[in-house]
Amino acid sequence: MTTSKYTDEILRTVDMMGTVTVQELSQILGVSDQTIRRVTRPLAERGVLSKVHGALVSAKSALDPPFLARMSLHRGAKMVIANEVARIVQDGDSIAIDTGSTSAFIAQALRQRRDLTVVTNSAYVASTLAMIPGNNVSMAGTQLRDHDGASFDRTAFQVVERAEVDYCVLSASMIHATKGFMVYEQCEVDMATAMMDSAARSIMAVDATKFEPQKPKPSLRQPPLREGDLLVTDVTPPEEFHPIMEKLAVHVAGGNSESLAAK
Amino acid sequence: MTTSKYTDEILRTVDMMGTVTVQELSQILGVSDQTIRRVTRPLAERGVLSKVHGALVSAKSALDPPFLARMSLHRGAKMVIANEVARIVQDGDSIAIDTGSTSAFIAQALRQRRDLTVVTNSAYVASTLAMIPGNNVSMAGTQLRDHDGASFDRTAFQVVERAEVDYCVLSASMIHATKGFMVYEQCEVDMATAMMDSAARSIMAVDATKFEPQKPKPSLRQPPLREGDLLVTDVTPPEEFHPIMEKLAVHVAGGNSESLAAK
DNA sequence: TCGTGAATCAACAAAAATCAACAAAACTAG
DNA sequence: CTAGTTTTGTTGATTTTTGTTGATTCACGA
Repeated sequence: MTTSKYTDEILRTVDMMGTVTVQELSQILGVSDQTIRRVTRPLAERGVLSKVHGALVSAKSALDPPFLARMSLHRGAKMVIANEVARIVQDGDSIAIDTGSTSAFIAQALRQRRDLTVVTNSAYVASTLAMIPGNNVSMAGTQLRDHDGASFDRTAFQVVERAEVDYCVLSASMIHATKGFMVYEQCEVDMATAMMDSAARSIMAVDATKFEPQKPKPSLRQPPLREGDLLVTDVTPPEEFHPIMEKLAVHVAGGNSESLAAK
Repeated sequence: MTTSKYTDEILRTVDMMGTVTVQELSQILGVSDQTIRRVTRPLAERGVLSKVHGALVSAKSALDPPFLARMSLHRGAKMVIANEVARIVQDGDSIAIDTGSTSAFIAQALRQRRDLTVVTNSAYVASTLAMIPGNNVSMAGTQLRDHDGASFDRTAFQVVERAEVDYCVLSASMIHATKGFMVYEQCEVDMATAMMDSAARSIMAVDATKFEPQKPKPSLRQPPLREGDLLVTDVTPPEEFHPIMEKLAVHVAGGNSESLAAK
C-alpha cells in the first residue's frame, strides 16, 4: 500500500471540507501541486477519495451548503482549536459534545483518541465518532433538526442527564464582556446546562470571531462556567474580557496554555 | 524484545500527533535522526507503528475502519443501485432505512430528493440526510454500535415501530436460491421485520456479489418479502433465483425495470 | 465547432531521507 | 580503573521523494 506522510492530513482535510482544490491543498501542506496529485492518485484508485478535474471530493458524506459554509468559515482557527481540545482529552475519557460547527471539527480531531465514551445530540458528531473501534457513543435524541442534524427533544435531555462524563464541550455564538457566553436559541442553553450538570469539567471552545460583535445579536446567556473550567481559543482574549475568565484555565491553541490570573 | 528508553515518548508523541516526521521527533527528544530510525524500526515490524518515507504514523489511524473499507468495496455497483432507489423514491415520501454499506450509498443518493421523512437506526444515514433542508429525520436508538454506528437498542425498535412509512430499504449479506435473503445477525432480522411492518412497500437492495456464496456463511433469514415489493440490483438475477422473486418487481439498475414474471 | 486558460501528466534533476558501517561516547561489571 | 558491552552520532553510498519543465488533455464559453 502506498502511503505518504501527507495522506493523513489530506484525507482529514478533504473529509472536513467535502471538496478541496489541489491548489488549496498544496498551499495548506506547503508542497507543490504535483506532489498532491501524486499522493492522491493511489487514494482515488482505492476509492478513499474521488478526483474531479481541479479538485478532490470526499468519498464520504459531502455536507450540505449551509452547514458546509459554516464549516469552511474560519476553518483554520477551528482546526487548531479542535486539535487543542483533542490534546486535552485523553484516551478513555468520557465526554459530552454539543452541536455546532466547532464541535464538528472537534469530533474530527477526536478521532485520534481511543476508547472514548461520547454523548452527543448531534448526528454528525455521533456518526463521526461511532465508527472508531473501541468508542462508546450515545446519540441523544430522536427527532433531528434539519439544518444541522441536531436533536433537542425530550429523550435527548433524558440521555444527557443520565450521563456522567469527564468533560463537556460547549460553544457560543458570541462573547459579551460582562454577560458572558451568548447563543441564539433557548434549546442550546438548555442543552448546555444539561451537559454541564453531567460533566466534571466544561470546555468552552470559541474562535477569535466570537470576541467581536455579531450581525444578528445573540441574546441568551449560556450558564456561567465554573472554577477550573477550560476555555480554548485561538487568540489571547482582549483585555476587557478578562473579568469573566478569571477563574478559567485559558488555552490559546497554537500558543502556550496559561491561566490568565497568573499574568 | 528490543526496547529503548525513547520508545514510550515516541509512541506517545506519534499517537498524539497522528503523524510525525523523523526530524521533528529527533528535535523533540534531542537525539539524532538515525537513533529515531533505529528505535522505530522494530516498532514498525511489531506493528505498533507504521513507517512511511519521512515520517511515522500512528497505527491507530482512524482513516479506514472496517466500515469505510466496505464502503469502497464494489462501490460502482452500489452507486448505480443507490441511484435507482433514489429514482423510485419521490420527493415528499417517507422512508425507513436500515444499516449497511449499501444503505450508506442510498442515503447519499437520496440527498437529491426533497421533503423526505426518514427513519433510520444508522447514525451515518441520519446525519447524511438530516442536513438536507426540508427533510424530517428521526434517528432510532441511542447506543451506537462501534463498527458501523448503528443502533439496535430498545428505543430503536420503539421508534421504528411507531413509524408509518411509504418504503423501507433493506439489505442482505447473501441470497439463497430457496431460503431467500440471509444476514449474519439476529438484530438485523429484527430491525428488518420492524421496518417492513411499518412500511407499505419494501425495497431490497443487493449488489451482484450477494448472489454468490459468501466466505462466512450468513445463516439467518430476513423476513420474506411481500407481493409487489421491490428488488433493486445491478445484474439480472441468475435463473435459479427466479422462484423467490416471482412476486417481486425487479429493478436492474442501469438497465430496464421489469417484472421477472413478464418474461 | 473551435479557441483559451487551467489542470494534468511524464520525465528529469535536485533535494531529502534512508541505510550500512564505523568510531566515539556512555554505561556495566569486575 | 579497566575491559567489555551497549548505545549513539557521523560519514558516505543508495534510494525515495519532490519541484520544475514542457507537452498534453480537459472544461468552458464564444
